[in-house]
Amino acid sequence: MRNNQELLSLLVDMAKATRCCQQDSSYGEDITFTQFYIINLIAEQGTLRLTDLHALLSVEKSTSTRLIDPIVQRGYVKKEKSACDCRAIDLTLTEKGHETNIEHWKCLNDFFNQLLAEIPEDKQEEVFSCVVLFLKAVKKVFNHPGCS
Amino acid sequence: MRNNQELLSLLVDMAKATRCCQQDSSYGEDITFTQFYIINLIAEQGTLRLTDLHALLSVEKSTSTRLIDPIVQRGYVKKEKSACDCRAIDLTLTEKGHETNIEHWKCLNDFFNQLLAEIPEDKQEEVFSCVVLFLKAVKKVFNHPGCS
DNA sequence: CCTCCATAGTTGTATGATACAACTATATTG
DNA sequence: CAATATAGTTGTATCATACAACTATGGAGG
Repeated sequence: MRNNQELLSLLVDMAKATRCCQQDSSYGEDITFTQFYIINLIAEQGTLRLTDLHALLSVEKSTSTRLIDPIVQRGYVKKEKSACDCRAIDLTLTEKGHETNIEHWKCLNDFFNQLLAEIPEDKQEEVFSCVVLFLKAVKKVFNHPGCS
Repeated sequence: MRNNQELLSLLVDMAKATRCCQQDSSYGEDITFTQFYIINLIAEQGTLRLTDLHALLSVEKSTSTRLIDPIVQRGYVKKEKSACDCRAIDLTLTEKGHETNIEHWKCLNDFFNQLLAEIPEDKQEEVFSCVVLFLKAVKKVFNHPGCS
């Protein structure tokens, strides 16, 4: 069994890895990791309601407003009032947004290939399911009333 | 094999988990996760050179200066010029800092117990070693010249 | 048809983490 | 001693983020 110092280090390392992802520019110099992820989400779904973005990113609604702002300004994403509900905002990709998505996926694929290369092939499946399990556990505990 | 959409989701989930850790107040209302970690590090080592902190946190030196600032202000940590090198700063815990460390470890232990409870006992060892492996892989790729 | 409440988004304001560059002060080495 | 390297601080800027107050719109019940 692990002791709790090791677990704390694990959380800190996770924070570091996250920081690396968010600061790296594999997904482009012009947009951040989160912004790329948003573009990717819109690309997947065609149209994305801003409300749904709050949920997908697990952030406060004002945060999603502000996250999309730069990519709207820079012409990656189009923001339109929904036809069926005037309060709502529908997000779609511009041509530039589509190109960017494809372009950055190339870089991301390279990144993932390198990542996989660091993990023995016969362990990859195990590693990923374990990481998923771990992240789910963390998430679940934070939803519990717990110590906080 | 996983497809890369799943891998991307994994990274995003990792970022969410990190955010949870950093916003949660299990380790106290008065200090942040990183600040608690710093206090814990000083407690472990007795005295910590500020330079060493840059490395332990993997941050720029100006960042560590600013991270310790609030906990120095609030009287958890004492900042003193090193006797042997006048340029250097030695960090030590105050009495309050020690108490805080012990207090917050109680909360953190609870948190880890809850976390472990979410993972079947016979899988815990596997899960943690896989997460470690994964984080190491991420770290290693970012050190490579790679796509960025 | 109103009224009341709920929902979608925006804006003001504040905080934390972070980097880079320029700077000061001190140590070390040739 | 001079030149260079190291430790830390400060100015400045950016991103992510939350909460609260606000506007505008939609829906449900009388």
